[in-house]
Amino acid sequence: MPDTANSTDQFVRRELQLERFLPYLVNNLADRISTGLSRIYADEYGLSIPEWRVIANLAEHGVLNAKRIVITTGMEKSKVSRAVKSLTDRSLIFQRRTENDNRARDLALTGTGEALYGELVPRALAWELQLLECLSTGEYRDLMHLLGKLREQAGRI
Amino acid sequence: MPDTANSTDQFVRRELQLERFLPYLVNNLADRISTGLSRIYADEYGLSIPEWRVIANLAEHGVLNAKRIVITTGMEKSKVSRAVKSLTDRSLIFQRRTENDNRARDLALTGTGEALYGELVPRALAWELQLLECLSTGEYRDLMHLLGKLREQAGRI
DNA sequence: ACAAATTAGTTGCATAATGAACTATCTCTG
DNA sequence: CAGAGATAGTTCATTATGCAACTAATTTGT
Repeated sequence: MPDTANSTDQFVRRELQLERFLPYLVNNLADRISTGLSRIYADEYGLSIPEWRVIANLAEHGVLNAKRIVITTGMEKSKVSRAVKSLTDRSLIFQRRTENDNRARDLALTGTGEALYGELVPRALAWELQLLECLSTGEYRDLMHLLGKLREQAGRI
Repeated sequence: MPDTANSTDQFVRRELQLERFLPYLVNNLADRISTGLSRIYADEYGLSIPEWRVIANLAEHGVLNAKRIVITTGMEKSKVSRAVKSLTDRSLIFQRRTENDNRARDLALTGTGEALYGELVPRALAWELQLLECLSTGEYRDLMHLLGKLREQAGRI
């Protein structure tokens, strides 16, 4: 319960400063980051954010169905559905029957998909590193910690 | 230059973990925050994010023209233009001639706009405070500091 | 002073995001 | 085992976005 946020001492401030308003700051940062990173995966590889996320999840966790991707990423299921369709059409992932359930399908990267992922990862990490260059090791640790806490709290509200 | 990011010791990691990938984390958090806050300004007041931002800027800085809002918020000028049109149509802001420049127009909140803002602010701040409840005063200070640094760096890249 | 370049803001268009409604399959309960 | 409800995934209709092209007004350089 920070008293320095938009509050003074123990009294909540009645004014709002956009430059100190967390939702604004986080949104703004997310925007800049998306725009920057999209120069890699969108411009050079023709991937949308949802597509990239589906690929990253499959690369990281192996075989998954769409529902699981929805749960772990928090994306809309329609978003995932479209991404899956598009990636399948481009043969970056493939689908196969799930045992005991004909509604769902198992998804996995194809060879091409894995190759693309293998190309993309170092570039994405390099970009992230460039961004993180402005932080010390300690600051980075703090950041991860804070983001984790906020994410959890935002999920609760 | 943190060595704990997606790197180990001084060597950059070759794998990517989405859960530790800053762009993913920030985007995800921004998403959750937007969704939560929009329950206030969208559902209850019928405002879009751009509209809300225009209002907040005018409330904070008084008379502004669209260009200035574009600069200070980093929004697309078409986004601002549309928000301004919609807010004018709803009589939440008004436009008047700018002295010495017939291209631009000065924008300001109407009484209704100010009233709406006055209603909205306490609720927005209350929501922010709920989110910040998970942080100590020190953590909040750190967060603001880190977000500032990252924002600047993201602008450079 | 006047053509060229800038600037403020708008609009058109193609693409993307969103949420609700829908299909098909599966599970649970009596 | 039938029917109600839940679940996986798709699609439709509406709205939002981003970019570039455009208008109109202003500034600059010569």
